[in-house]
Amino acid sequence: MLVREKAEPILALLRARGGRVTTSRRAILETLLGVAGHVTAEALTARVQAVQPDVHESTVYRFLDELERLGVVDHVHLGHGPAVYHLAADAHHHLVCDGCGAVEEVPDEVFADLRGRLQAEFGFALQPRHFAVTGHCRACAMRP
Amino acid sequence: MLVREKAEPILALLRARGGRVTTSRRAILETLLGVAGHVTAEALTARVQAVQPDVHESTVYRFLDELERLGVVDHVHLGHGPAVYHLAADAHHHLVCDGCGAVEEVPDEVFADLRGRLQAEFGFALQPRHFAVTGHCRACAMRP
DNA sequence: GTGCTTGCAAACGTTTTGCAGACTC
DNA sequence: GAGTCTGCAAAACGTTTGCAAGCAC
Repeated sequence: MLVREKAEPILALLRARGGRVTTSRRAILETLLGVAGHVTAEALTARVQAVQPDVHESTVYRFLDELERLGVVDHVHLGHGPAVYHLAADAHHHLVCDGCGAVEEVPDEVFADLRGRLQAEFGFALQPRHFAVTGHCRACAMRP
Repeated sequence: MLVREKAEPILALLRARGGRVTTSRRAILETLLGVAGHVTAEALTARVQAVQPDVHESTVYRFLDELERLGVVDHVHLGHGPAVYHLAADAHHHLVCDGCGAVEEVPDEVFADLRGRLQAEFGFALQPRHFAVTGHCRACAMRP
């Protein structure tokens, strides 16, 4: 299984930092690697519990935190609901529609000019983390 | 007082929409108009209560909601804490430092290119509302 | 008088925490 | 064996809601 292979180097990194590899953690990580795009902590917990019913939501939160510290995942606030988590390697930004809540992913490259400008004018290093851009999608812009 | 003058047209708009003008609402609005920049609902409540101790936080939330519907204020999520409210007329964006939490305001104009590009490529109409940009400020970028 | 608005208290949804036992290394 | 991680329950946080009384119009 591809997911299992992808998990190994991450678990190795975790161990190298003094962390422990448990069955819960393995299940959480492999589930996360198998998810395309975003998941909320709640949705991820549900998926993990389909395999290991005793894994608690707080364990998922704690391990996602750890994975974030390791630089493996990021979490993003898309709006008023729960945060979503995604692999850090999959760097992208989010267009969130104020009208219908639709989320569109856009490549990091779209923000290259803005990044350069913020760096030059404000000394600010733009990071893909936590970044959500709101506005109105094509459909919602039509109905005023 | 300047604040009282600025409040009148807003209260008139409120009345025109079928809303009622109460002492609580007047106090909340005048306090908000007297605040430069952002306030959290909690901070605004505290300031209002300095004048009218019986105004409850839930009343502040409800009225801020109403003001938002009237287009007078916007609220922005800067990070993990509470949302901040500001006058809609004062349109700007926020650079939030992931390291130290510092917030810098930048004029809307900085995002003009991005706006054009998102419109052209994605049909997405960028709005200043809810918009927070994270990264690292000059100081935090130095210490790696 | 109609019906919007209020204070209060209690609930909400998401996330964090304190604990004692279980587990990895 | 030392120290990390777990499930559980309970708290924390910011915000919303249901209610009966109060007030603006």
